[in-house]
Amino acid sequence: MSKTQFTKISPRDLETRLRDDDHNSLRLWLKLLSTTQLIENNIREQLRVTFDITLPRFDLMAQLHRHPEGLSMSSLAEMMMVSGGNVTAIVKQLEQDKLVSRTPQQQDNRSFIVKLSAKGTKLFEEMAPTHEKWIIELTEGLDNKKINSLINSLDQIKAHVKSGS
Amino acid sequence: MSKTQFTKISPRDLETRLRDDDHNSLRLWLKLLSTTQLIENNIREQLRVTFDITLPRFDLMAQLHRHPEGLSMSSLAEMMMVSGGNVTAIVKQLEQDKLVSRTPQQQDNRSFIVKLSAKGTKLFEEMAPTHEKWIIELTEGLDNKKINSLINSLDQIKAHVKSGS
DNA sequence: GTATATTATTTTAAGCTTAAAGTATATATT
DNA sequence: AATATATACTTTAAGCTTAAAATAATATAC
Repeated sequence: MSKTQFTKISPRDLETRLRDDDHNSLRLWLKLLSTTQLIENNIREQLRVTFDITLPRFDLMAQLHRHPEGLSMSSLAEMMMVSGGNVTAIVKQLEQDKLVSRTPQQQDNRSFIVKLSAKGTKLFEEMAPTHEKWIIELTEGLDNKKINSLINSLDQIKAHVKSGS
Repeated sequence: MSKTQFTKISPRDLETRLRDDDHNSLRLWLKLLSTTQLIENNIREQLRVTFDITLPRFDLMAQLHRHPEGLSMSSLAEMMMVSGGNVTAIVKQLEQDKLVSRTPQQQDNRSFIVKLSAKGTKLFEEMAPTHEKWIIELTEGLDNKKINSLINSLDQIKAHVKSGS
């Protein structure tokens, strides 16, 4: 029995650290990480050259746009999966640029409600369709069935990781 | 025709910014990003509490361990998918801790070869099995077939993104 | 009602990360 | 050989990110 021998093109990215005998899980993890990193770097660059905005700021505005009623600092941190201090820093910048407002909550004087301003909403809605176009381009090669299968598998991983932490 | 109605548990993470009518590609991207972020935060925390080391330092050491002959600064940047200045910073720290060596290359005086020191090799080999165990645990729910299908789909995305940039 | 604990947020110090500019060496062109 | 171009790396300034400590307000326990 002889198999056709393909020359393996070395990826020269995060996966380069794999050994032939490494566990499939490590292989998957590095594939996941390198794919995400590749896309993230791509989007970051495009946001910078096209709209002169950083990725974290765009992401925060996206969450706020999805929640017109506003979000607390801690909700933002949870949803963006980053630390509270990080949200403090990014909101501070966006507030200086008048893209968000930060108003104390009546019921609880420790808490703030962060909202997109009119200016912020306008800016985000100008950027969003282009951003979506970039994202759609990324998955051009995949049919819907494959995309859904991917989503399902990733969901399974998420559920498992969350359960064990 | 009536379908069973499941209560959708809101994920309270990066995916929270999805709207019902959002494109499947955006759905996939946020799933990819949130899964990676979830795992990365997990591993970062474990590395910190168990070995008192940061994730970037561990990752750099992993690349060097895979390449005992050593790597140049620029190769490291490429493989880690980060900027050159970033590698300069991390290597500087690791060099101060005597975990890597940085020797000028004979053929090209602009270039350095970075290698794991004996101390660095010893440390990495102490950490690696535990790290691998954590990674394996992440994918416990998935059978090998599903893992391979995931790897293949991600590879397809990577190839597509790389071709268009 | 006072003491204690919890929650929401900010601050701090350290480290990570990037883009752009700078330095030095190597290669290519003439 | 002199000049120009490219490459390898570092530095800088700005921004991102975290963990831990600090602050302040709320909720809970006696």
